[in-house]
Amino acid sequence: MQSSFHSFDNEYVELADFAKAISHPVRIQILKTLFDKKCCICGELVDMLPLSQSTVSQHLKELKRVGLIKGTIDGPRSCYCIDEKKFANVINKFCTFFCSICK
Amino acid sequence: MQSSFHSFDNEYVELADFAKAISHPVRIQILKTLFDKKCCICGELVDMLPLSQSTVSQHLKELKRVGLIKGTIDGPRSCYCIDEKKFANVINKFCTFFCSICK
DNA sequence: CTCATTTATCGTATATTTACGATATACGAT
DNA sequence: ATCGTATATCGTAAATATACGATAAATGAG
Repeated sequence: MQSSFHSFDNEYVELADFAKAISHPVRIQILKTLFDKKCCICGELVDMLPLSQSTVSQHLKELKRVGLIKGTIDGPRSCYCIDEKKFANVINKFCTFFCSICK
Repeated sequence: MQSSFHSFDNEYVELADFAKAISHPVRIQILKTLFDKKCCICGELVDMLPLSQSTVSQHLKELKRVGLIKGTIDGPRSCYCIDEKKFANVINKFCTFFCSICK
């Protein structure tokens, strides 16, 4: 409904999209876990979280959509890890923007 | 980690809620504007944005909900400004969390 | 007091998000 | 080839978000 005909500054759209990706506690928890463990198969995350397998898969998809994580196929499993380069880049943009405006 | 129904670590809930508050380009633009101008009456923001008065008011309410901005009544007008202390605090928490996990 | 101005809130339509179970797919093992 | 395991995707229900116009409330001006 929104930005197809309302157009906002690209930088703001990008920042908002990143914020949306991390606007759910489960997704923050997933990111934290992936940092702690370096890498997780989907099933480990499902076991850890109070959500169904399909829901966890959906959250992983959202994190993948914005590039914060990447998944690689490992036999019948999917192994997820942080896309460190992309992640650092996004966090940096974010902190630069907000820390600069609050000096 | 959290076994009860849909309850997540409080820190994650708080971070996610902040992220949700800034997960719309208009709300980021409002924050930026309030920083640049120090203070804005509601009408200035409405004039600046491609949205109706009621919609802008709704976005302001969301930013107020998480404490990033505060509004004071000025005659028949509402003057909005960043709640600098709260803002710095939230940004700091956010950057600490994410920068620490990405080292 | 009445009128115009400003803004918050209400009602509502539509889109998106979140959750689940069911199913499809892909792979390894037998 | 068949079976079991792991995961992505589909279909869908319920909740939330986003947008608008209409209206209410508050104030200042005349």
